[in-house]
Amino acid sequence: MELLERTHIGELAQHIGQVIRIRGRVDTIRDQGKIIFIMVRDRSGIVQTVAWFGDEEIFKTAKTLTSESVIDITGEVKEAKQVACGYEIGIKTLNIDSLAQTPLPIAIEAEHTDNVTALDKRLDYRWVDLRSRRNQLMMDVATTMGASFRQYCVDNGCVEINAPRVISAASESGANVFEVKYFDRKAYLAQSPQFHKQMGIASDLERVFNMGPVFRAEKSFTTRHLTEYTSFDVELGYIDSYKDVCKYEQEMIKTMLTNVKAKYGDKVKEVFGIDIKVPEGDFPYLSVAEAKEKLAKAGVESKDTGDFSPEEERAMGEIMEKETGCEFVFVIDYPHARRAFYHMKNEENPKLALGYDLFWKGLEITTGAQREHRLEELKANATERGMELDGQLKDYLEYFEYGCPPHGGFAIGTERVLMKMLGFGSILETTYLPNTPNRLGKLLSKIAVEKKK
RNA sequence: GGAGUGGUAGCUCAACUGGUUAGAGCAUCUCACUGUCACUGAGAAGGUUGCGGGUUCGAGUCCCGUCCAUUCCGCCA
Repeated sequence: MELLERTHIGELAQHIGQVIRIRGRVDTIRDQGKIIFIMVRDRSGIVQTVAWFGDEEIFKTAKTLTSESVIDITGEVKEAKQVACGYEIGIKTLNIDSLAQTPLPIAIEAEHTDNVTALDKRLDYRWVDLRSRRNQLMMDVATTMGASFRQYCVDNGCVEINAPRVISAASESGANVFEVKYFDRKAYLAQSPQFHKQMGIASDLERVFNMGPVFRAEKSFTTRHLTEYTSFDVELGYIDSYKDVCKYEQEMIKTMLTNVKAKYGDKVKEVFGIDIKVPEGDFPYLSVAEAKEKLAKAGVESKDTGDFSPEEERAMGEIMEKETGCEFVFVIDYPHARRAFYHMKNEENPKLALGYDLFWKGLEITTGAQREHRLEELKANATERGMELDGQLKDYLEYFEYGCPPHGGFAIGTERVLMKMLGFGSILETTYLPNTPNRLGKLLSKIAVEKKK
């Protein structure tokens, strides 16, 4: 018999009365003795299929099925008033593509279950874990988020670059880089595409963006840190102020949220219980000094006048949302000494940097700034911090020797954005296969061990 | 790097001041059931209580060591 083309389960309503073919996974089996109901799901939806004892071959095969097996069914889409969606599939052929072993090593997160497996174990079996409706939706939202950021940049005059991930010198402080062997010499995994995206400005690409992995060798045990994460970086030439950068990022985020809401808003509301809000108007600005005043008024303890503790960040998010109705806030006027040396100083008050952090619901999702493009000032900033101009910085400083436009940019931690958008408690959950100080390629080593047996 | 919490069945958790054979829900397996839809009913199987040592007549429980997980802080996106 000639095989039909596959129909996605979500489109079955348009095929009532027809014989179609579906391929997907066994969700639940309800065996009634002489009639078996098999719920089959694919990425587009779920449908009830029916096997009768009269169809001996089919019935025999159906009896051997296990939950989570992969099957291939042809059958007729029939109206059925007993079923919530109004139709079901009468099975005409049933093939098992892949039989799943039982029981499953973890519980797949679903409605009506309260024994959700611990995250650590779920990550060990991530390929099973990702089958849940919640995680499928998360992956869809993540895709739309990335595509929206990218498209916004393309639509606004940016060129996409792919800065090297393996580099010869540490791009930032130097303390938190992973060292790798590069033939017979040392190399490093990039902590940020910062220097190379600035090179794009010196190359007259005018506006550039870079989406890709960055690596941080920090033993951070929190719900918001990874050793490898995906950074969305933008650098804009010919700006007048770092506020041009803020505006650009603000519009980029609003566009992304609009797209996600249009495509998945209802589902996100249903599955995560979160109403995606697209902010109206501009995100508020708040100076560090003003923020500290507000925090003091609210009785939140502060140990540092130049930066915020996580507790302060959360409190600041709540205070600002109450005052302005906006979940986002640009925090500005940080002390220059506490920021990267390549941030431009504020001429009116050289102790302050022309940079910002963007917070969403109490979490830092971005650092941005106007960069120092004037070679002498840049050298002075570096020297001020005891950095060697002839050392690792030499290549970077050369970008400014043959003329470089004024510019500024920012970097977004995409997993953090996803975490806040969907209300996850940990960034590990929003990462396909998270790497942390304690978790590195565990999945792959597990497979290697099982093959040896 | 610092501080806290935890590790008991495939999964989620119980087990009082140390005391009989370490329990439950879900999942799994077997049987029954022709309309279920979180199917139902009956039954079964499933444990080196993370690992090593110690105290005790007796340790899941107390002590020491060790490994693992997790949360918070520091650092950052």
